[in-house]
Order: sequence, then C-alpha cells, then structure tokens
Amino acid sequence: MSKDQIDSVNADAQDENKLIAARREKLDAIRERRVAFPNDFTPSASSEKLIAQHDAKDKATLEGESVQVSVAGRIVRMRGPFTVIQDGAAQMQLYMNNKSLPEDLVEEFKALDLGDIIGVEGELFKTGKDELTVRVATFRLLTKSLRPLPDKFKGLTDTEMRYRQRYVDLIVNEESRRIFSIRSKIVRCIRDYFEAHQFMEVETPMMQVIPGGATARPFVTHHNALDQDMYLRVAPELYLKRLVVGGFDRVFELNRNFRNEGLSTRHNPEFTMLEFYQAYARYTDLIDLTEDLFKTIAETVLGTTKVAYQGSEYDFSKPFARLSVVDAIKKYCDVDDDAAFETKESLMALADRFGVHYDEAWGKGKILMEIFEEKVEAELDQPTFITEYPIEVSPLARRNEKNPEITDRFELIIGRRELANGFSELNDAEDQAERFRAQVAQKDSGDNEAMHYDEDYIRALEYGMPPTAGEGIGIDRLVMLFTDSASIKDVLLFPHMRPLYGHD
RNA sequence: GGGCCGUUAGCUCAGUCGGUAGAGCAGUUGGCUUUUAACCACCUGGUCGUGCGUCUGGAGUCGCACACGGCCCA
Repeated sequence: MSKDQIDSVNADAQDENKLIAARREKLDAIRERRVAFPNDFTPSASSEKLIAQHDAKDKATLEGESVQVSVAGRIVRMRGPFTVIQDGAAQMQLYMNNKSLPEDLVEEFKALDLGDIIGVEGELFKTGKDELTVRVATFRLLTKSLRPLPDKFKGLTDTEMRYRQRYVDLIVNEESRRIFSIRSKIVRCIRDYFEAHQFMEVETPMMQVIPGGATARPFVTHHNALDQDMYLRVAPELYLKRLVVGGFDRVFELNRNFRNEGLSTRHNPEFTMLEFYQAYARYTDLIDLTEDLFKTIAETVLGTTKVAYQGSEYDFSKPFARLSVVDAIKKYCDVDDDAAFETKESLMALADRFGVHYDEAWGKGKILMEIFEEKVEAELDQPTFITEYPIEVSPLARRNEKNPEITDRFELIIGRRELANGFSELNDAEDQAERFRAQVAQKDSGDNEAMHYDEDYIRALEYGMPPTAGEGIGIDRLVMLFTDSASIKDVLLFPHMRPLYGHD
C-alpha cells in the first residue's frame, strides 16, 4: 500500500463517527430485508415539471383533478409531517408521516435520514399555506446516505470544503448550483453564436511536441511508447491557424489550456479558453464581434444587458471604450509627454517614476507593457478595448502598416482583468520565422515563457494563410463576470487544491 | 516568495485575565402532525489542525515550527 492509500484509510477511520455508524446499521438492516440499492424506480416527472404544470392551480382545482404522480430525489428537509426532496433544478414537498402512511411503511419511514434518496407515489394537493405537495401513498428508499449533510440553514460555508467536496456544496448550496447552471448556459450560448455565424467547431491536440501559441510555461509529460516528452498545450492557436491554411475559413475551439504557473483567485493551472479564427477579417471586425457576443450572452443567459459585478455595473448594450496602450497610460497615469514613450531610456525613466520594476535586458515594448499592466490595468473597471500592442510582446500578430513597432492587436479589459485577446494574424511566413527566432533568443537568455521555433507552422504559412483575424476569450473569467464570482475557484467545479496529506 | 487572518462536536460558531469544553442545527427517545429555519420535552455528541516548547500546581488560550485554506502584496 502506498503512503497515500494508508493516509486515506486512516483519514476514513478518523472520519467515522457515531452519526455515520448509526446510518451504516440502518443500511445493514436494509441489506438483510431486500435489495439495498434498487434500480427499478422511474419517476413520472421532475419537480420542476410538476411545479410548471400545477403550481398555478388553486387548491380546489387541483383537488378536482386528482393528479397522480411519482417523483424521486434527495431528502433535504424534514419538517413536521412534511419532507422536502430535491431533484435536478427544483424541490418538491411531500406530505408523509407515521400517521399518514400504511402500517408496513412506518418503520421504513422512521429510519429515513436527511440526505437519503427516495422515490414516492401519490396525489398532488395544496396545503393550507398554498404549497404544492405530494400526498405520499407509498415510498421506497432508493439510496441510503451514510454521511450527514451540513447545517440545514447555513449550508456548507467553509470555502476549502466547498471546493474539495463540491458534491456536498452542490447538494446544499443553491447559489453554487446556480453558478454552474449559468456556466453551462454561457458555454451553450457561445457555441450557438459561433454556429450561427458559420464557424465550425474543431478539436486540436492538447498534447503537443512543440508547445506554442502563447508565452507561458507548459506542463511536461512523457509518452512511453515513443519515449518522448510531450507538453500539455498552452494554447490551440497554431493548430487552428493551420486549419485556416487548410481552407476552414471560420473555426473555433472551446476547450482546456494548461499553464504551469501559480494559483490565485484569477489563475487555475487548467482553464477553459475559447479561440476562434475568421479569414478575410481584421482585428477591428473582432472588436465588433466581441461587443456583440458579450451583449448576446448577457441577454440570453441573464435576460438583461446590465451586469452587476463585485460592486460595479457594466452595461453591455453600450459600445465599449477604446484606447491604445500609450493613450491609456497617458490618461490613467497623467502623462502628456510623447517623448516619454520614444526610447527605451525614456520608458525606463517612466517606469522608475511610477515605481514599476523591470529588467534592463527587456526591450522597450516589454517595459511599456509592464507599466501598463501595473498602473493601468488595475484601474480599468468598465469594459475597454486596449489596442496598439508592441510587436515585441506579440510574436504572432500582424505588424501595423503605419507603425512597424506595433501590431494590429487588442485586449478587452473588464473589471481590472483581461477577458479577451485578439489580433489580425501574422500570415507573412518570413516575418513569422524571424519572430520565432527572436523568441528562441529570449528563451536562450533565460525566459522560460518564450516560444519555441515551430518549423511545421512556418511551412503551413508558406503554403499561404488568407488574411485572418483571431481571438481568445477566457471562459472562466467570463463566467466569473456573469455570476458575480470573486474567485476563479467559484466557477470551476473541481478547482486544483493541494492534497491534504503531504507526499514524500 | 512576503505579510495578515483562520483551523474547537457531523455542520455553523462562541470560548473573557491561562482555571472542569459551550451553544444552535443535525442525531437519539417520546409527544405533536397542513408545516415553512415547524414546535415541546429529554438525552447524546470533543485527538480544540499537527508537532515541539514555555512559566506553572494548571495551556483551546502564551511562543516557535509545520500543514491546509482565505485575503492582500510581489
């Protein structure tokens, strides 16, 4: 047995308590009488459907119809003669107690615990307080729950437990169910949106021999049969553009990326990203598309274009602000001297003035972006498109025709966070080869986030990629925005957590 | 990586100046049985995150280290 397994067994033993022991005894008694985990109960309807169909009727109408139903779900409350079960998206109240049930079910009823999963049959009625209720004629315990549920009123509030045991969080916290339901709707809405705009959904490799498409440290893994190291992708970008070369003019991929960096309220090592590419489009077309996409998601999923987030409100029916990197620094840092942005020396002086740390080996573009990220990004609350990114930090973006130092690129910032990043794609194979060589030089001088040289990608470009614009949108951050969540862990079903018991 | 905060019953939380470990919910037993955090009575439930240490007659409480988490900073 490994140390982990031993630890886990010990942890289980410590976990055992009298509440669980009592439930195990009840389960043992059931095993002696019958099949303890039956699988032959089929409810006639969900609580949600029954509420939709019958909740509007008054007591007398419902009485007259004598609607017979069967429903199944987890017991989440027991209150006097009433039991409430939860199934899927809703809850249903049951009228059931040791006076109302047939004699042979009374013992079974007394042995029920909060958390048990039961199936019931009976007639719908409305109580004196007008609550839709099933008058239970008969019920069956379908699954015995061995572990007690958290506080019925306060639920599970310990954030660590909520993340580690998401199943419990989902059982007892409606807000958590709401967030993941919205997440699902957002993803569905995005797929519908791109399908409707003639984009084709594709899946490209997550395990790559040359990790590319973003400046980030990759995870390394190993393929045994090939005896070869492989990388978990940091972005699908280079593969998606190969597809544009291949003739799929509009493609998108909505899937996981992996970056080997720290954890925070905004970063998880694996995260979901939407990337899409449109031939014969410019980055300005994607800016328009992005505004429309955010508006569509807000309307479709939330039913309003006004979104409240952590004390701010964003109205996605209005056009977003647009500012170049340099203009944004001028505006938010109160600089009006154009000369300050002209040379590396003047930018270093500017960084010093604002107390922004930089490495003297960096080029002027990277120093400029460091100033932007530290002094401006943290101020940008309302949705803003930032444009004119330096070429030095944009190795895959098309060079601007008027100013060779910048690219036709934008990022969307909302709530002090980068939500999207898009640009007109670099389709000049020779320029791209040059940029890769510059990345390799950076990598050689110690930057482990710099890109590799991807020979096959260059070859693809040499066949000719149509003029194209592409964009990536961080889905986790998007979901945070639309669910008013402060931490990325709140929108990931199973966020990465350190193991509770240490490894050797 | 640094700073601050947290870790006590199954859950949510108190715990004063270092003085026998507390409450609500959950659970047990009985009552009640159209309630809305149902109610009434009784009972039960603890490795105070882990380890070391300190003054002492006495550490949940004071100190140090570690683990996990949260927030802020880099």
